[in-house]
Amino acid sequence: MADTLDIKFLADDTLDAARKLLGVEIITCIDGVETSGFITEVEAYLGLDDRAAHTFGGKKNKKNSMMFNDYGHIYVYTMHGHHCMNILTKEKAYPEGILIRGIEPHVGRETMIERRGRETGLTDGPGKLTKSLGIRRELHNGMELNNGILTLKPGRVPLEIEETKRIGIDNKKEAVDYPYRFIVKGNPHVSRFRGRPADNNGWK
DNA sequence: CGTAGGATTTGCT
DNA sequence: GCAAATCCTACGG
Repeated sequence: MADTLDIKFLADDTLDAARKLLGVEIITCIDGVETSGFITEVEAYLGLDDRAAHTFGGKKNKKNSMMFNDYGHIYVYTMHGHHCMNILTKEKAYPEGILIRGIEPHVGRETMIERRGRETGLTDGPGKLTKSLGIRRELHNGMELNNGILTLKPGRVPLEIEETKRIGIDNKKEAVDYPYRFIVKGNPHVSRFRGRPADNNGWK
C-alpha cells in the first residue's frame, strides 16, 4: 500500500510513540471485509519498570512472550472473554507496548454493528474495538503490522492531546498514578467519556 | 485436572 | 457508582 504509515517511530520512546499513534487510521481486513477507525485513546506500558505491565521486572512466560518481539508487531491477549490489542514498541530486549483503548469508527460501521450486536458504544473500549474490528487472538497475536490483515495509515491530527492516569489497574500500587494514557481531547470514542463532544470531535 | 489471573463490559441499584 | 458476569489460557500440583 502506497500510503501505509511509516512505523519506524515505534522504535523510539514509547510515550512519544503513543502520542503519535493518536489519529492514525487502523484497518483490518477479515474474511474479505474491511473495517477501520481513527485511534482516539491509547495507554503505554513500559515493561521493565511498570508494575501494571504484564512484563514488569522482565518477567517472561508463555503468556506474554509476544511482548518480546520487535516493534511493529502486535500482542493480543484475552481476558474476561474479551480481546485487547497492543502495538509493540522498542526492540526485543525492551518489552514495551501501547494498548489501543479507543477508536472512532470510519470504514465498515455496519459490519461493526453486526459484530457487536448493538449500535452504540461500538469502539470506546479495548475489548469493544477489537470485537468491532474482528481482531482475534489466534489470528493476530504475534503478527506484524502492514502485512495485509492489519494495516496502519496516516489518518487525522488531534487538535489537543490529553494525558491522564491509566484505567483498570487499581491493584497495581505505585503504577496506578503514572500518566501514561493519552486521548484526543473532546473525542467521545474513549472509555468513560463525559460531557459534550468537542467541535469536529477534537480533530484539526 | 483444578484453579487463579487478567490492561473488561454490562446492567442494576 | 458498584458488583456481577464471563471466559480462556497457562500455571501449579
